[in-house]
Amino acid sequence: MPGRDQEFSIGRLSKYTGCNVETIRYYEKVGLIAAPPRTAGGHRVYGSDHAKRLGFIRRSRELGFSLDEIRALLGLADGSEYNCGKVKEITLHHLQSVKEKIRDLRRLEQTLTAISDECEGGIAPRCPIIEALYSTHC
Amino acid sequence: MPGRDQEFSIGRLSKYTGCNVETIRYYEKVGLIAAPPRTAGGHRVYGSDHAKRLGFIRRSRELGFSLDEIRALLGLADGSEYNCGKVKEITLHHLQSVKEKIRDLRRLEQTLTAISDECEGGIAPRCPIIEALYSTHC
DNA sequence: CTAAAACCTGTAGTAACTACAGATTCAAGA
DNA sequence: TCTTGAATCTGTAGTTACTACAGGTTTTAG
Repeated sequence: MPGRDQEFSIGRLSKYTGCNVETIRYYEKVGLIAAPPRTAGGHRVYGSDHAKRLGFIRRSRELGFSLDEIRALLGLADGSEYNCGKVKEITLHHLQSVKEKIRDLRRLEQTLTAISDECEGGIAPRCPIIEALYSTHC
Repeated sequence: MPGRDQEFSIGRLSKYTGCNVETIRYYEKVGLIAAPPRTAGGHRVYGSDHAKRLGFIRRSRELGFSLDEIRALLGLADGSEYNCGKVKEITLHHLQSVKEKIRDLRRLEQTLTAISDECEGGIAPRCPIIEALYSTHC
């Protein structure tokens, strides 16, 4: 198991978490992670707590949460007892918007498939795709 | 049928096409639509050709084409004979990326559903969602 | 000890708009 | 004709979540 007092330069943390260096600095700037201690020369030194938090952020981003949502989740996670209800609320809200996006994209897929099926390609005096795009309504 | 010499103020064009006023000016700035003639006082005056083109842009945006893709489509549509093959290529490429997005979102939906199903809500000493977000891998 | 790699800050760019501020012009009613 | 309120004008800054420099300093490996 990895020691809990491990130290990371920003580059090592980047490799460890998969966030890139600029992104880590960006997260510090916008207040998602705390400013870490520095070396005498001014280089950031992170501990395993930072790594854990950054992992959380990264995983949440992969699941499509916005930084604001992640901020809220982290705020809840930081509390002494988790407010599970709130966490679930944020998650379900996000899930809802994912479902909506899927619905929209499905409709899009159908329309795009339909209009491109009409087109035979090549050079033609008229193109059904262009005409479909010019026509006012679906 | 609507007269082909109709004139539109930017506000009327906005209502007619569903693009809002700032967006129309923005499209002019980035070169998607031509700068229209002006009144003596400097207000834009659009014709039905502008309305048609803006309708094309709007419909393409609804179908998720990027402005760069739309620029390309318009370039092709402007040609004396449509290069149907090119148009189809752009469309199929876009369709492909829509399909990919759907796949990604479906995976997301599953994961989010799974982790939120674990959670009973309320105030608890530990929250399965938070724990899932902290855990390193899927 | 030296040279290259890593790191630092700060700014600007990305996509596709939206939202002002502050000034001018237009349209309709009295 | 005058007035007033709505519409329009230009230009800039803000949005999201980063990424990409430039120009300088520090660290580290040989």
